[in-house]
Amino acid sequence: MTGISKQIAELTRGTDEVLPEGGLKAKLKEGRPLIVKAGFDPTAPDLHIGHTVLINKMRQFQQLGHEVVFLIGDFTGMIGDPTGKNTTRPPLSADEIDVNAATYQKQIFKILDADKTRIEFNSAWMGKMDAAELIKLAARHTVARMLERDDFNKRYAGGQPISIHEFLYPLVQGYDSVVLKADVELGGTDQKFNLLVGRQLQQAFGQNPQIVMTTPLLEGLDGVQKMSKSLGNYIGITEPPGEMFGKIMSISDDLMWRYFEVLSFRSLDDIKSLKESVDDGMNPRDAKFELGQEIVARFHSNAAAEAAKKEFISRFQQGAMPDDMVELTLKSDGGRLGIAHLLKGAGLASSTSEAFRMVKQGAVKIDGQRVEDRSLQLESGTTHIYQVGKRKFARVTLV
RNA sequence: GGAGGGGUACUCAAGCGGUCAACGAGGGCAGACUGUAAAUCUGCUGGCUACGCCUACGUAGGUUCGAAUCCUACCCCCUCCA
Repeated sequence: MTGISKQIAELTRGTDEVLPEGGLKAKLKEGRPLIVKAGFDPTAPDLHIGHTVLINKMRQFQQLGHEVVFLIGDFTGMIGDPTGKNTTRPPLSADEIDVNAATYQKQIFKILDADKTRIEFNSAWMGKMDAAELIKLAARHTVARMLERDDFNKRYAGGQPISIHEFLYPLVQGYDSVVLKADVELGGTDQKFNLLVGRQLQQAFGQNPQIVMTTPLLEGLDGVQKMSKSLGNYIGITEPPGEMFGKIMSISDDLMWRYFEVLSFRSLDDIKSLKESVDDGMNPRDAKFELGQEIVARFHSNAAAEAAKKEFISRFQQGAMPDDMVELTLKSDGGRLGIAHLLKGAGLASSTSEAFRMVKQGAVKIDGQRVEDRSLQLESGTTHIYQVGKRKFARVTLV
């Protein structure tokens, strides 16, 4: 095992907070594998790279020989995390949870070592808890402490409603730490309060409380709002290499450095020198290439990363058509087909109205030639490459 | 249980009898400029069998030549008092 101070340097990189300060050191000094817990809500099985900031951290612990517990909050999922929101979610069925959990595992094992990862469902213990026990658990915490939490506090002060069951969420999550005897719990910064409740409950149950480590929420591709699927500013970790690479390339330069910091496995020194090169005149685009390749390689392969980069260069720097575009055949309407219908049929426009709009705005090209006439008819028996905007292509044969 | 406020397009938010497919902002898309950046400028942003037609302003009816706008009932959300 490497030296403790070195471990700490590794483990705290990219984290937002480690509480209590110095607590991690004391735990590591015990010289045993620590139980490192991270909980996941089973409602959103499609992970994006923002989630991987946390998973990367789990991986680091794992590589240092600690026991990583991937906790699926199937029971808490029934409550719905009230953090930062005011909406309740519909409960998931057992089948849905199974499917989601399986998807989760498939995805996280691109980063974590499957053999070394312990997977738990909190319904295993929460499902058995009866009302009496739940009330006992609830007695371990006070309303005043719940109201210390910023979002509860604001809602309370502002006269906004807070449902009783929302108070149970942090309690249940904290109780998970008691059951697992967690030494460390990882979570996003928005989870800080919940994680701290875990400490408090562990103490109440006579355990040495866990260390709380929070990781920042990653900004989405827009660089402003947090990455989320619903905002559409995300990179899914199951996306094809070309998509992934392209999305990395489309982020702003400032955001690139942020991504390097929390997503790259490169050392901080390495990143620093790369940044110096850019300051000295290296094209930031080339630094972005490196980031893109690293990310694609992680979720696909080195070969895929190399191919994605080449593809990117040929398509966008040299203006070439993509090699592997969608090919399809469409049926004409009595020997011909209007451009709008063709674009819609090829999936390049979501409606004929949109297709007309695209033509009007000069976004449509056939074999590289801009289409000006929105009433253009295509003859059957022809094959052309149709393009809408910069990114959507299809080779369509009309029959 | 009582009193009041409100439900408008992806979101926020105008409109309160016709000229409203619905102001404005954000977002998104497209064009120019580029490094498929960012910033900026411009345009578009319900659908269709497209110079016209259809569907849309919580739901269902009604009054009108004509309603997102008026009336009735219902559903939902929020606040305050108990």
